[in-house]
Amino acid sequence: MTDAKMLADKTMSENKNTLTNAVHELLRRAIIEQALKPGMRLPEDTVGEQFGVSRTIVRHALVRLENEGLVITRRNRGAFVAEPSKEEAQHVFEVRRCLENEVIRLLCQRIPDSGYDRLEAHVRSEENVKGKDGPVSIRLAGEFHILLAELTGNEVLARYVSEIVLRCSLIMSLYARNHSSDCAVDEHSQIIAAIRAGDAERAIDIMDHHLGAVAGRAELSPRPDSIQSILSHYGKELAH
Amino acid sequence: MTDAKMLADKTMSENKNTLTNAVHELLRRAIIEQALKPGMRLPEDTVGEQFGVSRTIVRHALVRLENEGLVITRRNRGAFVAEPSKEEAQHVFEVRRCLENEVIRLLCQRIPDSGYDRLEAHVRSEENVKGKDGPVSIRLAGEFHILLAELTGNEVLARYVSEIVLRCSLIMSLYARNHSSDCAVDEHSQIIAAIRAGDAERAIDIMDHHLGAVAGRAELSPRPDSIQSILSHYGKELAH
DNA sequence: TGCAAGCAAATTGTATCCAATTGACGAAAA
DNA sequence: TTTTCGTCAATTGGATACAATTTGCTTGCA
Repeated sequence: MTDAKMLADKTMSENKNTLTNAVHELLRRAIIEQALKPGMRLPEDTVGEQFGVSRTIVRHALVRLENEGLVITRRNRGAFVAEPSKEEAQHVFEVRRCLENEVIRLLCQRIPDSGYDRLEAHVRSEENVKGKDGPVSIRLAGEFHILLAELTGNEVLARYVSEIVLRCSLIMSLYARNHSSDCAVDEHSQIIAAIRAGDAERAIDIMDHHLGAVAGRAELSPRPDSIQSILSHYGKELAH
Repeated sequence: MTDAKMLADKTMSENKNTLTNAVHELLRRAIIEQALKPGMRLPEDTVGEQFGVSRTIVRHALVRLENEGLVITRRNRGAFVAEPSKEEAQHVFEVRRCLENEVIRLLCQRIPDSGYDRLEAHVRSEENVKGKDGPVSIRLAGEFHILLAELTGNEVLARYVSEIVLRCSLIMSLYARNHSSDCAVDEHSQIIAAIRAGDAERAIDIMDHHLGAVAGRAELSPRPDSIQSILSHYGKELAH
């Protein structure tokens, strides 16, 4: 109730559609940070009364989340947190690599003055939570890539990268063994260095390797601790 | 009224959310085919009573269209058919080239058996309307690229390409001088040939050139006959 | 005549209400 | 015991009603 209203007030100035946006944002974060686990149901009125808004609002937010691939809806059945199949996961990673390579290519051509500062600041904040395994680090890792995309100045590209990175975060939470990959933070620094050197070739190589490693971790079997997501996988078959 | 209901029945079997989907599809086509011109207002209840559905449905459809970049909404002001600026247009084309190059790369690796048949059938249908300048040819030209993306089997990629091609269609309708570009159809054939030869390098070159030509036509000044879109550009500044 | 304040019309933002569909449970028959 | 059919609860699909905000116009005043 107050949650949504407060976030609404905060985002009101910079955005619009306050309540819908607020719920949308709230749900998205909850999904990425695994508060809402893949396969979990999202009944409209439950979510609505949780946030103190009407179903109408939740409904709109769910429509958006479905467009973003973070939830799926089944007719007259409701919305669920998406459980990307391994095939879909691979597709997502394929597109991600394609888009991020373009990001790198563009950044090597031109990067705003404040770019390096912002990137390095972000890496520092990543290092601060390096020890802790968990949702925060996975979110920050994603935001690094989103920041890269935003620095290109191409808003369309940035929006797609943002979307696809979020989907990757969801996928990682399903399949990856450990998100707290110290190497990832290190690789982020390497990427910055390569861009700074203007060496597009090498930067893309690093990014490819970086994403490959990320995708590689996702190639493994589902995480041992997310029993329910495994069960819901089977359940998806049983319950039609 | 009957329009939406009929299309709803048609798409009901293969999709879900019948009415919303129907209105969404209807509006999208109307925009691409320039029945609804850029800058035009889309009041919820007007559209709703036109199709015989309630504002709720229209609203959902508009939310989706906004996500797709085909309409923009301003708080308490309503929805408008998007009028991409030239800068945004360039961004869109940039992303499009990136994605379509990936499509080509994938198709050169693997293409389903029925692929060539479907592509050639499409080119034939393009040739059928070659003479006529107008919305149909612009739509078909876009659908060729969407078909290419679908043949990759990567649904995520196909969805993004589809979205971006539609935006390009809108952009072309705003800026391009003549859509009936005989060369385009010819280049489509060349692309098929290059893929068939498995020559990824050459196929990408052709595609690059093809998209470059498309983007080039869009680089020109707004079409002379779309006075209102020019005025609305200025109006965008005047009306706050 | 020009500007400002205020009022009215229109349109969106949100909530609530009714109908339709689905899934589950249970009972009855094979 | 198993399978099938029917009823019921739960949840979404869609429409309508109400509130809030914006816009444009009118009116009054300098």
